[in-house]
Amino acid sequence: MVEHEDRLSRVFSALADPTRRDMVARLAAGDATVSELAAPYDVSLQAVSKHLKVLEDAGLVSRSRDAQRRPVHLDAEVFDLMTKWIERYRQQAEERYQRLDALLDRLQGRDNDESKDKGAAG
Amino acid sequence: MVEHEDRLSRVFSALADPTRRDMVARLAAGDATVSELAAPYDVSLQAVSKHLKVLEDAGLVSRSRDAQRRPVHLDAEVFDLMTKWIERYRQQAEERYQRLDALLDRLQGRDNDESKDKGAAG
DNA sequence: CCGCTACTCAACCAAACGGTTGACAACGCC
DNA sequence: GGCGTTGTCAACCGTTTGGTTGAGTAGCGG
Repeated sequence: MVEHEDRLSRVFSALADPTRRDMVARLAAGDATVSELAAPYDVSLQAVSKHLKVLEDAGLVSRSRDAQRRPVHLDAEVFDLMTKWIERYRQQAEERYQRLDALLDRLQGRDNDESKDKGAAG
Repeated sequence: MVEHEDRLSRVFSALADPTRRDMVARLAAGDATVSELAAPYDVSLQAVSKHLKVLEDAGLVSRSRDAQRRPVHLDAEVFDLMTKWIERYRQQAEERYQRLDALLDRLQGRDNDESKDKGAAG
């Protein structure tokens, strides 16, 4: 897998880690510096810095500069990319399910003579 | 990380792979067997089988039995889990953004005397 | 300018991931 | 009952990931 081929993969991959998800959750409440973000976790600052790089590469956060500090900001737009992907296939799956449901209804309506007797088959 | 600690991590992680996302996309159109799913990809059947295990462990698909075949079915409910997580923090981030926006508006309204003259500072 | 604070870069390591091949289990069919 | 089909399990392998430590950079404050 040479590298992550597309944005969507990077986003999903970034959010697959509970620490990173927690960071995103906290950043939703407001920007924070690297040390502030690192505080609650029992890992080195370098590890947190790496996590932030992953989030940044995924386009989920951006970092600016304030003296020595690097305030981290959540870019919520990328969420749309995921939501769209998810919704698309969920809807498709649901529609299919409903069509199947409707079909079963019709079959039952048409052949309810048989279904009454042998409906438990399969 | 020993193992994936929670469901959400497994789901995001499962969808971080483009092949698995493609499988989900195709399964949204209808159930399929392992070989059917494997056909378009240039990997072994075993690799596809592994991918399906990942999707199954994440609760994204379920597998039944039909003779030698193992039809794979998409379980779209898990999508809700993701959507809820995403929407929660996106909304939070957006609300924060709007509050900030409103605050800036108010500040501008109050001090527009100064901002007219020295607004280009920085 | 020196030192402290805040953070990043580089090298390294163990574990997990995605792929392979080989063996084998489950089932329908002749 | 043996054979082909369909799929899984196991062992192995190279790359990626998430963590570590050590060194270095950037900027403020005395």
